[in-house]
Formats: sequence, C-alpha cells, structure tokens
Amino acid sequence: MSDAAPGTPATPPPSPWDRRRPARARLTPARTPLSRERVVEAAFTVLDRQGLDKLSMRQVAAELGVTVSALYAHVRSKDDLLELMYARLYEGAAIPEPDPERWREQLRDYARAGRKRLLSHRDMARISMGYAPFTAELLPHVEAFLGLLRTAGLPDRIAAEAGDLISTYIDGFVLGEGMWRERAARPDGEDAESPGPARPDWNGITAEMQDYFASLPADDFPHLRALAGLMVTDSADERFDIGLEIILRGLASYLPDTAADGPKTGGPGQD
Amino acid sequence: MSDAAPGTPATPPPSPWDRRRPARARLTPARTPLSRERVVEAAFTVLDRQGLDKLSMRQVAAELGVTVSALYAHVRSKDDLLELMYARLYEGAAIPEPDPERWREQLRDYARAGRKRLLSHRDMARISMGYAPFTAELLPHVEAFLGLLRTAGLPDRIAAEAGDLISTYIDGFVLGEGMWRERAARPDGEDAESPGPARPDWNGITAEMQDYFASLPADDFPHLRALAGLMVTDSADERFDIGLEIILRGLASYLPDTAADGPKTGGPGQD
DNA sequence: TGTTACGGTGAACAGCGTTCACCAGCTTCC
DNA sequence: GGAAGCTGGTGAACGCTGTTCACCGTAACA
Repeated sequence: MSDAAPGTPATPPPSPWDRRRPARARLTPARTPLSRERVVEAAFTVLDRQGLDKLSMRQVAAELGVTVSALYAHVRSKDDLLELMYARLYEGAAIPEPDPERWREQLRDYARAGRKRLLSHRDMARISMGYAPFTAELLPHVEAFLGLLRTAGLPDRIAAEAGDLISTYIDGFVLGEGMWRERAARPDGEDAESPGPARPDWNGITAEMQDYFASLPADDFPHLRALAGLMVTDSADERFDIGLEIILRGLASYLPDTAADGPKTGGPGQD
Repeated sequence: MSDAAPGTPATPPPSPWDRRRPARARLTPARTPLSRERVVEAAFTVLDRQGLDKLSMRQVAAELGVTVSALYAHVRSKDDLLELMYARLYEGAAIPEPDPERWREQLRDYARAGRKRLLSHRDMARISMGYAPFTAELLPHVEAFLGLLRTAGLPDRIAAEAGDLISTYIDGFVLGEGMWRERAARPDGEDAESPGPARPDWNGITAEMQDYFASLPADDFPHLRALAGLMVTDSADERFDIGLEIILRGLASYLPDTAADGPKTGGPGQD
C-alpha cells in the first residue's frame, strides 16, 4: 500500500517518468473490479455501437480494457452472456393487474412495451428470438402475460397459444424492422458503425423499395404493386398496431359478446 | 465413404500402370463437375445431418470431396449459399387460384404448407428468419399470397399487414418447434448428430417441462401451472392450427358479414 | 505444338469462442 | 515479520470459422 493506491480523492499523480506503469495501465484499477453486471453493460455498449455480428467476447473485453479470458470468470460462455442481456431487458418492467374490462388495452400496452424494449438496443430482436422466455427470472412476466389473457375470459387453449402468438409477433416484427434499418444504413455492404437510434438517411430505402415494386410488370404483380406503399412504409408504429389489432380481434372472437367496446370500430370500409 | 466417385456402374479402368494419376485420385472425376446446384444439395445434406451451427463451408466442401476454395467459384459467400437454400425451398411450390369463397381454407392450406416446407429441413426456420422474401425468385409467391388476402375482400392496409403477420407466425412457430426438438435431443449439451425427422425420445422433454411448471409455487404462478399442459405439448400440429385460427378470425372480422361459414364454430365454451 | 482458359488446390489471413498455465497483489494466519 | 493461500487478472495457445490468392494440372482450341 506504500506507493500504489492511497485511495485519496486526488488521483495519485502517476509519476509519468515511471516507465513501468503506463504500459499496463493499472492492473487493478481499484475502481469497479469487473463484476458480471459490468460485463453485461459493456456488451450492450458494443452491441449498440457495432451490432450483433461484431459483438465478440474480444470486443467486450476491449471495451472494458481487459483480456478475453477475464470475462469467463463472470460469464460462462458467450451464449450465457447473450441470455443475460436478454433477461436484463425485462428487469424493472412491470405488468398491471389484469382488468377483464380493459383486456384489449392492456394487451396492446403490453405488446407496445415489448416492442419498445426490443427497439431499445440494436439487434435485440435477433437475440430475443434465440431464447425461450422460460428462464427463472422471466417466468413472472410470462405468468402475468398469461394472466391478462386468461382473466379476459379466453379459453385456456386459446390463451396458451395467444401467448406464443403475440410474443412471436413482437419479436418477428421488430426483427423485420431491424433488417430494413440495417439494409438502409449500408446500401453497399459497409460496416455500419452507427449507434442504435434513428438514422438520418432512413427513408432512402423505402423510396428505393417502392420504386422497385413499381417497376414490376403490372399484370404479373398487381397485388404487390398495389400494396407496396403499405408494406414498406416509414411509420412502423402504425403497421405494428394494425397487425396487433388483427390478433386482438381474433382473440375477441372467442369471447362471449360481452366485448364492451364496439367490436366494429374502424370497420372494413377504411380503404 | 464417398471419395472414390461411385457413380458409374463400372469405373473406367484407369490404366493402373499409369503412375501419375492415382496419387491425386482423379482431379476431375469426369462426373458431376461441381455445379452450383450440387453445392446447395451438399449444403442441405450437411444441414440435415449436423444442424445449422455446424454447417460450415469446410463441411460442405468435405461432403463434396473438394477444397473450400472450390466452392467460391459457384457461390459468392456463405450468406449467398444460405439464401440459395432458402429460395430452393420454394421451388416447385404452387399456390392455387384465389377463390374468394374459400379464402379461409386456402390461407390455412398455404400456412400449413409453409410450415411443412420449413420442417422439411433441419434448422430451416432459423435460416428463413434471416432473409426477407423479396428476392426475385420469391416474388411470385408473395404476389400469390397477397392475392389470396386481397381477393378475399380484405382492406389493403389489412392485407398488407396480414402477409407479414402470417409469414412471421409460420417462421416463429417452426423456430420454436425446432428449439424444443433440439433441446430434447441433447439434454446435457451434446453434439446431436441426428437427422431431421422425428426423434424417438421426443416426449421426454415435454414431461420434464410439465414437471417443472408443476413444481412452481401454486399461488405465484397459477396461470402458468394451469396452461403448462397446453403450452408444452407433443401435438404441434394442433397448436399451429389454433394460433392460425386466431389470426384467421381476426382477418374475418374485417370482412362484411358475408363470411360464408359459421364464424362461431367451436365457440368460446370449449374449456 | 503452343497457348489459353477453366476449375480445382493448398496455403494463408484475420478473427472467433474457449481453455489453461501462470502470476501479481491482497488477505490471513502462524 | 514472514509464509501460505486466495482472488482476479494475464497471455498464449487450440481448433475452428469465412474468405482470398498464387499456383497448377488438365482440356480444348488455334
């Protein structure tokens, strides 16, 4: 303790003429001794900056200024790390008490929150698709979600399947979103070092896709041409809600006609 | 076993006193000079035998008795190869003329066929999720699928989103199926060299999962316990149809009440 | 008979996940 | 005070991956 870490508020002047220290950059930095939490955090940093394909253990280690093997003291494998990241998404997320009168709104809110969670980190949907949510920390969420469906009055068989269906929908939708975003970010096949949130040159790809669809022979692809403007659109929020509404209406059809709100809102004639 | 070109009935006598030939074992076997089609075919063989994680270019090359670099003459990259495999699934698959009277059956048949296609090769759903079906060879299928939805009378906004929704559902469902199957095949984390089709010790995992769910504290997880027997089940066919029916009912709700078949079949009281 | 082009070889490169022998520094005990 | 042990890191290595490139044996063509 004589010369190394006196713990004083002023960081001890590292005596810059001392040749042996700066190369190794403080073996034990005395601050934040690399917990499992810090590894996960660094992994998120790398993920958001470089994407899942470039998320390697070596990159995470570099982000922490540490060797690769050091990570394995806190994480069993890369797969384990990804699962920890996946589980961490759901930390602090709460689900309201099921209210049978408002099951539709609650389900909608739940799905929207799920999508927003996946969007909060780059390529998160790809990670999410790889893991079943049946790990111990996530079971309460599954339980609450199924509770929403069951107290709404849905038959058990329907509720069980609806859970899978909605989860799959959320994952799949966000996965598709990410694919478009990625394809828009690097149209030629670049490295795409950009961070997660919205890109400036974002709607370049939608125009390009719509041009492509419009260029198809009109009598061979009438439907694709007609729907191109609706399939490839900038407003993913709206598209998400439409698909979700289809599912919710399907679920409502299994309930007795006590469905409080008008089941025909926004009926078929909106074209 | 497959290194000596067993194709022809009588291997042409290679004049055994010729010293220069047999060492290199027929550089050009004169049969099947390694076309792009053969590469894809070999990739399917490796995929079904070893799974996507073990599907490497070197394995494909070994399957063909050829060096890795030889593959790159017929395939741009591994990603290209996977996309070719994905596209090949849809070769020869036809979609019937849209019949507005039978749109539900047609959609159901389409979805079931799609699932069966993905099940025809191991880990195929994982590959499928990675690619948007907007490559040139697949556009006719997308077109026909959207035609089914549009001629049924669905509003364009709904039809456009339903295409994505159903495709996502198929992919996601089969992906989940594969995850369970894989987890059942190697409960300890083995290599799992088994081919795709049904495993003998298959329902070991479902019993195990149900035991696990049954072991949860009863007042913390009432819904999970109640639905465990329905969520983890052997009859995936039935589960697939239920989820699909939810979607179809949701779509039907956007049609005027001309819906021919009784929309309340198998109504809510089946619990 | 010489030339050209094809189609495959084999070595190499950079990167990956994971493991293992080692070791600096701190704690604890004799 | 000195020795032992533990903790948490290092750095090198293994075997694997996708991809590229210089090379060359064979075959067809002039």
